[in-house]
Amino acid sequence: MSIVTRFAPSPTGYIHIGNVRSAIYPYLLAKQSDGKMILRIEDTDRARYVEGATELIEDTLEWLGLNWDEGPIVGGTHGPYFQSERKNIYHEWARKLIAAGRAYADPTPPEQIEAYRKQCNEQKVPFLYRNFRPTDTPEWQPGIPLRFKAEPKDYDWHDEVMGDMHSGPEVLDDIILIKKDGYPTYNFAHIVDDSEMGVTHVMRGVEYLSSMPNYLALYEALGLERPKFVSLPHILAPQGNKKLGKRDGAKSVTEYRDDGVLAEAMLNYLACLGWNDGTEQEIYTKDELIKRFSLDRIQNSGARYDETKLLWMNGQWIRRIADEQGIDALYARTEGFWPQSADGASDERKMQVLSIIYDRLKTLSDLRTMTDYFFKDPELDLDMLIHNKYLKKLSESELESLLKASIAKLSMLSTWDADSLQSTLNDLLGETGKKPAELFSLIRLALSYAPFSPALNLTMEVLGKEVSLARLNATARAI
RNA sequence: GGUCUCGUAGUAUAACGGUUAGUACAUCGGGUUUUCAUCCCGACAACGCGGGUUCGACUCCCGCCGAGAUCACCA
Repeated sequence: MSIVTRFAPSPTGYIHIGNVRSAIYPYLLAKQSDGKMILRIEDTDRARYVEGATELIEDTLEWLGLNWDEGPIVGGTHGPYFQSERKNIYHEWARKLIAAGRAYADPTPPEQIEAYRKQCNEQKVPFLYRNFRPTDTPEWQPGIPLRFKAEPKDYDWHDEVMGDMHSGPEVLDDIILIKKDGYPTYNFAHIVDDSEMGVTHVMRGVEYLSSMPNYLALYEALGLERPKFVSLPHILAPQGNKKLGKRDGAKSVTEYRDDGVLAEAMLNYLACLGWNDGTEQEIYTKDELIKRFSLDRIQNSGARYDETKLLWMNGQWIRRIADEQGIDALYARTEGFWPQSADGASDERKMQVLSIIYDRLKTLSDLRTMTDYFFKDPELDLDMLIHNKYLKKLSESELESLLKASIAKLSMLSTWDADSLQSTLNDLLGETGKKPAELFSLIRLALSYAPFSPALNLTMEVLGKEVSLARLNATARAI
């Protein structure tokens, strides 16, 4: 039997890092066995529906490379894939339940239900609706909610992550199947859909674990076969012990894309948050994840989200792509991340800059702040020069003569490449008798006025002879 | 409150009865003739508590404590 998984978000907003994992794991599981992943949009709550949220979800999945085999856009043989379009299917199943005496229309007004609940709270007994089941129930018709008629009993089941589970009769209740607006509740709809769509592995957050007995009762009453259940532990917010949510500032997944995080790094980090293959490997490609993934190695406790590690991993991926696929492969990802000053620069030029700066990037957007001086002359900041840790011991006239000596020597250089520059720089060191920290800091700052930059010879090579000398002269004049 | 789940360094994790409890991020120190980073080397740092079982327990059992989830006409 081949594996069918699904990702079934409700279109209420963007997907954030706290909840993408329930898309990643189903994808990995399906792909590793040549199965399929279905995308189903659970839009039965019309009040919370957000226009455009479906597109946001699709965009996120596409960016991460989590391609679904059935669902919106791609279609499939089990559609429709929007629950709002499957109303008649739910109603059909609901009628079977009514016919079997396992569901009833509930005319009880909400205020009355609220009163029951309050009464139970005051008496400190658990509120179970089945204890207040109405005696005469009308025929089910639009405008009246439909409830399940629970039969209290024990249930045993296996959860692929949590292990063998058991529940007593006290947790079974008459849950609502169809709301008064005619739309099904999640509790009912997902069971019908998963079954109709042939889903073999139901993966979702642990928050659904406590509802499992009611779902099991429903599978039974509906005469449906149970799929395998996989409860995914929460991702915790950086602070506190709460599950990571939007109010903890959980950013949307695509926001990281806009901040220069690579999809590879994002997928890698998230997949390994709460899962490992038992080896000490840290960096995984998508294909490796697909190959190595296994349900039994999903952690059963919550994992805290650590952005620092994500960024570290992103740096690893930036270097990996450049080193393994070439600098042009990395360059292809950098569009939109360059400083404004690079607007008119050629691809060749930008790629040159990238090739000497990429090993300092944590995110692609670092390019914006780290490469400005390659594309336009920096503003002279003599204070930065004079107060520099290594230069503050030197007098201004010393700085000036040092600069002049450097200019004289460098301007004689006929081949302006990294190696020649390095040996010229070394000669200069000998002639002036200065420490590398002093001479090099001076030249580096005069060229860039940036807090940091690549190796001096590489910076000069990319800057070119003319620009380099002009900048040194500008500083020499200003001192 | 009822029911359920979880508990190894600051963080993510390895270990599946016998190890000086391993690795990575972070932090701190050092090296790679300037800076920042990469890379390399090193340091700091953990089995929640208490009982059992056992020759031996992070590992198995029980209790406690702590954390979380859930008790909607939301998903």
